[in-house]
Amino acid sequence: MAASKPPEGDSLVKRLAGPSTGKAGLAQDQSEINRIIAEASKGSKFYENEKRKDEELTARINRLLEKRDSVIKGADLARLEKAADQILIDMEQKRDLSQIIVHVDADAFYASVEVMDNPELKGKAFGVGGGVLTTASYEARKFGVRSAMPMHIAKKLYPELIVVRCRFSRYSEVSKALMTVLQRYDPTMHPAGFDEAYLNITKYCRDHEMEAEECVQVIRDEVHKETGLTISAGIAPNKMLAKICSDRNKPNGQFKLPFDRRAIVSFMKDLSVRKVPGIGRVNERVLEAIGVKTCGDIYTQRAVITLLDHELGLHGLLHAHLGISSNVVEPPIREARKSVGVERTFSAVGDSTKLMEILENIAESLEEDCEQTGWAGKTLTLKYKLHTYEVFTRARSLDRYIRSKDDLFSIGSELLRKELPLRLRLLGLRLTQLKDLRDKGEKGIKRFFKDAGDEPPRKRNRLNDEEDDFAASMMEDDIEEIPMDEEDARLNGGTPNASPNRQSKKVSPNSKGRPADQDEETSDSRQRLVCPICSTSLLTDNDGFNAHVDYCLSRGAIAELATLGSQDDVGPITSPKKPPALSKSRAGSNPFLLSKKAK
DNA sequence: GCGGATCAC
DNA sequence: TATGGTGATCCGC
Repeated sequence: MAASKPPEGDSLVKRLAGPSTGKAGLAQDQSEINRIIAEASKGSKFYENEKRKDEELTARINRLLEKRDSVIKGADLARLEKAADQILIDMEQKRDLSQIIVHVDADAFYASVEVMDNPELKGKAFGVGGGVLTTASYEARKFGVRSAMPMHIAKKLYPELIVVRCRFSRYSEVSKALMTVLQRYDPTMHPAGFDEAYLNITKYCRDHEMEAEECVQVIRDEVHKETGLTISAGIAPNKMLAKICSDRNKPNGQFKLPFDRRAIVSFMKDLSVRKVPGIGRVNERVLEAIGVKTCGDIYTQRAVITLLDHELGLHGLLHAHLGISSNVVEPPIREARKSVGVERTFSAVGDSTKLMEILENIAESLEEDCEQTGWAGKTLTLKYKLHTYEVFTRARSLDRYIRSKDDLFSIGSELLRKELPLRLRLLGLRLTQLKDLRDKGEKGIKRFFKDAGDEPPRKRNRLNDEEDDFAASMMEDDIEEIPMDEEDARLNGGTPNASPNRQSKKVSPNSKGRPADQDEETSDSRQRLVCPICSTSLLTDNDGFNAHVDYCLSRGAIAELATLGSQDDVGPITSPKKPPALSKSRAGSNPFLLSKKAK
């Protein structure tokens, strides 16, 4: 596999003619799209940086393989497999299939909202965003336009592309309406960003004598009726599986995984490890190097993974293979916040005075955020990105909590001053070691009792030895507000909802549990298509196909360029100063998480 | 505690 | 025409 590069289908200069036409046409168009993206990226500093990172990763993988070869000598593989099998047995015994977890995901959320507010956009190829697209309508995706794509490349792919500016406050409104509906089915529902949420509908189904699928259908109908959104949903015994399942019949569909151990393991078997939350592009490559592309491969390679436990995280992978993760759904907890920061990108600046001005503005923004959210911090971290895209951070811990612009700027500028001169394209400040300014004295106590009265949200059943879910998600202005007290009101000064991007995060598992994805192996009303980039045969619907191609394009274009390795002129990028000692050999900066090993 | 790296959305 | 912003975690030092 890894049919890395088909003979470069240059011959297929089909142009992106009628994307709207059949799939066959689509495939060839995608090859051309890939070429266009590669062409537009080549020679840019961004590309050079991507190439550098790719080479570093390759070196890291080679070191890992060397270690494997070295350590595998004299190893008793049969014994290692047995040990892994025992761990699997233990994990299996703790598997909990008693909870009905649902992950709902709005389809092309921003684009859907824009269409609702402006019906003229319906059926049109348009993107949402500014210099970089945040979302692309389904029609635009057919031209290769996708989220996170720079505008200038999107325009090359489709010059007539309609661009709509982001309206976060509007998305926030619709998101709130969505969450309000979902909360009726699970008061402890956990929003995961503007357009996603986890629910535990076990109780609701029991109280209303409903089947899970029936219940979810009702939820989806109700959401559509009340918000105009179409959502997709996954139903499974834990969060990882539910998330994977919600993607299965997207858009506007739902999928329930059998609550059966064997069915689940079977489901995971052909699932790409990339679908497992927490396994990104880097770890995907690392795993592929040791022969693990699917969750089923994890079992096959369990001996080697055991040998490389430290680098790969045996437990997390074994959980993925079994399809086991946390099934605890709890609302976000304010106290869980760990940092607050502001960063800004700008066209390269080398003038120190100018940089200081930018930093001052950032300090001001951060002060505003601190006031609005009610946090102060003890450690300030400066982040800067050179015009070459290399990123660095410099931190300083204090003996007091700060949040005023003056403090932020005086300390931040001190950190920056020591690095100058620099030519930068981004500056940022972040506070950590936070103190909750709203949680003073009795107020905190009162809140505690208030919650206790409701019913202990804790579910504490099931297994996960790692319990994740800390819910970092803030969206405090959008979801379930903690009652404000006088101080809050003062701090907020009536500001509605400032900065855009205020979503927060979520689910992020910690170490272990993650879902996996499936790949198109199931049959249904799907079609069999061949991805023009990776040549994989896919049995999926149009959306699944697009998603797959999106992925191949995003990685493929850059990877291809890196391979072709055309050293370009690049020119004199003189950066005032090379940053501090950088990357040493960065040995195995370890991929996975893996908490303790409970072996 | 600090800095780098990875990940999610 | 020049590839985002916010937040979290893990690891090695």
